[in-house]
Amino acid sequence: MDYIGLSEQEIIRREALKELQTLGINAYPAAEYPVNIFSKDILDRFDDNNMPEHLLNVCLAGRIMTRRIMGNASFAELQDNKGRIQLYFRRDDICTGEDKTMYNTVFKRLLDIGDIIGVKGYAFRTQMGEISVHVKEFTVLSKSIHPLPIVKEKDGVIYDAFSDPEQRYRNRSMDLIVNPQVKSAFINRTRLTNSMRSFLNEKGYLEVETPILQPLYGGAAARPFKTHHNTLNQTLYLRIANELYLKRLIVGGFDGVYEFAKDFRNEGMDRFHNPEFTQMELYVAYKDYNWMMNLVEEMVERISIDLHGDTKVQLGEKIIDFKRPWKRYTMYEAIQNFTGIDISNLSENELRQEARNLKVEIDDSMGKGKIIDEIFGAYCEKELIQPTFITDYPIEMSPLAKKHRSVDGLVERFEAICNGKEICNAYSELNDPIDQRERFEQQLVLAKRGDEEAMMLDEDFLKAIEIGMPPTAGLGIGIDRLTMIMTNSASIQDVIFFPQMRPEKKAETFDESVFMELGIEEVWAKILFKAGYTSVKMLKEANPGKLHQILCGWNKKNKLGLQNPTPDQVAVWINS
RNA sequence: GCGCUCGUAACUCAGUUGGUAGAGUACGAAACUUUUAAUUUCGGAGUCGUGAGUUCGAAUCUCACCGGGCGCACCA
Repeated sequence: MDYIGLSEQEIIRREALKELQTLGINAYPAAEYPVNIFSKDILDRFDDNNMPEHLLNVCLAGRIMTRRIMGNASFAELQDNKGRIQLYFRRDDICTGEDKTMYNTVFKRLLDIGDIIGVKGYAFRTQMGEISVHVKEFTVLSKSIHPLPIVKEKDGVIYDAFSDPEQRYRNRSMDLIVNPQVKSAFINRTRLTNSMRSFLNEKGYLEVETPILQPLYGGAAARPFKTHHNTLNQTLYLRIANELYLKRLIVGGFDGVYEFAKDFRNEGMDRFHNPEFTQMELYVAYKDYNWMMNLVEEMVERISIDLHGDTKVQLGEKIIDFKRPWKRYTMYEAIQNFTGIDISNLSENELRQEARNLKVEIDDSMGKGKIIDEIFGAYCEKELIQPTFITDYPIEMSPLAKKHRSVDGLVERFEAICNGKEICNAYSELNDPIDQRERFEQQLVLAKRGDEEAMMLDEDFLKAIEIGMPPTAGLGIGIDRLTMIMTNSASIQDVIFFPQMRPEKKAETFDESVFMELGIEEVWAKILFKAGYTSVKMLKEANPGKLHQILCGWNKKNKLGLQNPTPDQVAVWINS
């Protein structure tokens, strides 16, 4: 076995693995292990007065998380899918005959924190009062040769938590093992989508799947990821939204469709943005945006109750209350409320002046809608902590939304803002094909001016709504954002299992083959690299005597047990 | 992309005006048959992110680079 580059603890564990093998123990057995209970079930069902029969013969499996060895008796904590339970091992129970190897050697010396074992025994309560399993027999199910971070806890206080975000995100498996609150946030993410899904299914809407690889990207304003299909010899984009496909299904006669969609946007990353993220989009025929607002309130309130049993959710220092009805502002009302300025009757020039007075950064390319949006973003959005609907947006920013039924220049659109961030976006969908074509054409003008996020004209989509799309309400709700709020998470990385990270750069291009080409054995070539000789040039300049010493030192220090090279040999390498 | 900040043992962290790299846990050896952050004794463990520079001497000061976090910009 090649131990170069391993830490002391990793070497010790590999040695333990070898020793298990020489004892005839397969550390990675193939057979099913007949688990009949989880840790939590034992703790829940334990009854001192009336012990359930099945707790007298339990079989469970999991990971060893702590060990307290006291001579011929030991305690360990076993962590399984549902929690932890203390195990009690006694030498003479594990080893009923004369041979005490299973306890003295296998359990005490060759097992480690992190190993996965199965145990059979019975539930009991210790003198200290802790419900435990008295182990009669254990089986090694998987030897861990990589040490886990050690997290200790007493009276609810966590000591030495594994907390470095970089390590946690790069090594999520480890994070999930040692940080139970991380696991619980992800369980809540799934409970959230389950709750939303059953809400929508109960209403009779159909969950569907639409293309992720799209020849034209649309449905939102964002820069896409671009890829290529070889057989078709065609550019394809990863979707930035699925809106245009779901609407085609509405045209096709499905009156309610939804999709939990992974979308991809090639833009900045921060604690609210990951390049791939999840949106739930829903389209319901014959409804409008007022109806959709009611649905969003009802759905999110229900999710909160399903997850927390309450409409109130703790988020950092704040309490968010999802109880219906939520506050509703038109965008103009919101701006008036937070700036004191009524912009509803201003001309573009007057608006521009007000924006300057408010010190909102604007430039000449911005139209009226964009300026209003900038003012809203600067003065209103971050103030909206409790869930709030903002309605009636300027038409320029919303090429897929229907014109407002009574106010010129606006569309029937709303967003829900919560904790200063958008959590959903919805419209009365534009179903007038002539209007829709004109709006796309306006987008093309923007694109020609260099707006990278202007929408493309999607002829197939237009053809579909030309057939006739019923009046429809549409919704996109950010699942990651909503999960952050519902799980009290400060970063999107805490609700996505494997957030995007920059690749770790290797320390150097580790390639010992250049030394092997000089006739140096592979092991020694690797050691040369580890010792800092990373090029043939460095090797050529080395002092043969010193290098010989270094290599022999490595061998001894790391207990590699290799035959040391002779000084002559080393000199030959250097001079070859 | 910009600004601030961080990177030391497997994990969490100290490390003073620049002077032989430390602690707790973990790991190894020993004791201990109901402990629970077990305890007691002893021991080993490090490319101080990487590379240059200043210096007799750098974990420490300077610069560049790599990676992370936070903020800004971008992302309606």
